[in-house]
Amino acid sequence: MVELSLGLSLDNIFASLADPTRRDILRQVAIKELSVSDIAKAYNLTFAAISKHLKVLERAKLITKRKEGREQIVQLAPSTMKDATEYLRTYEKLWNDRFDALDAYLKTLPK
Amino acid sequence: MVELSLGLSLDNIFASLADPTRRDILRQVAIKELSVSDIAKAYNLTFAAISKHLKVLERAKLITKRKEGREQIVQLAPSTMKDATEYLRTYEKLWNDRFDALDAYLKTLPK
DNA sequence: ATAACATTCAACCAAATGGTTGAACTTTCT
DNA sequence: AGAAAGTTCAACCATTTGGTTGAATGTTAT
Repeated sequence: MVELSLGLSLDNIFASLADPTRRDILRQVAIKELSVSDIAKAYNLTFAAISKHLKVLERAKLITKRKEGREQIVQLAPSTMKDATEYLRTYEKLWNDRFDALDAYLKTLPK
Repeated sequence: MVELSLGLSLDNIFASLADPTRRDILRQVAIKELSVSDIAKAYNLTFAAISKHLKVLERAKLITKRKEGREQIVQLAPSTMKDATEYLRTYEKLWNDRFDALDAYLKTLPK
């Protein structure tokens, strides 16, 4: 388990993002805070299944929950996703170098 | 399984990135092409385990292999990682909006 | 031909994942 | 107080994952 500064782990972040339901939940709460049942309504899954998905997202610190009366309100934790982007960005230069090399090579080929 | 344009799936890409060994393999081959045994030497794992990791990366189209004599040379497939970055970038605006909102709120607080 | 090297395949195992159902708990409404 | 709403917990199940070992395959060197 590779850990980042604040106890964040890329393992957990990417594992969370590997599931389409969870990506979609993130998309939803990125637009607007929602209660657990708001979220559950949108999917053909049991309440418990959604609850589990949220726990995965919470462990990865991609969302936070706060209690409001009998409801749990889910909201995006934007800083964590930034870490994932930053990780990928680190490699961008290398990818771009590869593309440039390919490009240069192609130019050496006979027309 | 959510599919992107070229048969790429974010499911597979992110699942691949969720493992530290695989992230490290990507890091290595991003710098320089390596044979399977070059890679295996760097980890305290059996050859077969590495072979499996490579199959996961191949399925996600993050690497490609080509045969050279009795060796398999592993090389980065940069375009796929770009898709993952692009996905995360899509949400960046939303995250930034959240940060801006928080920032504005903090300014309303008494000093 | 035979040995050595590079890699994969098959069978197995333990742990994790994504789902279910049903009971339990807390908060609100009447 | 009792019912309903919102959510979680526990137990279970099937599948996937990350690892192992040992045999099998293809390639190169002697």
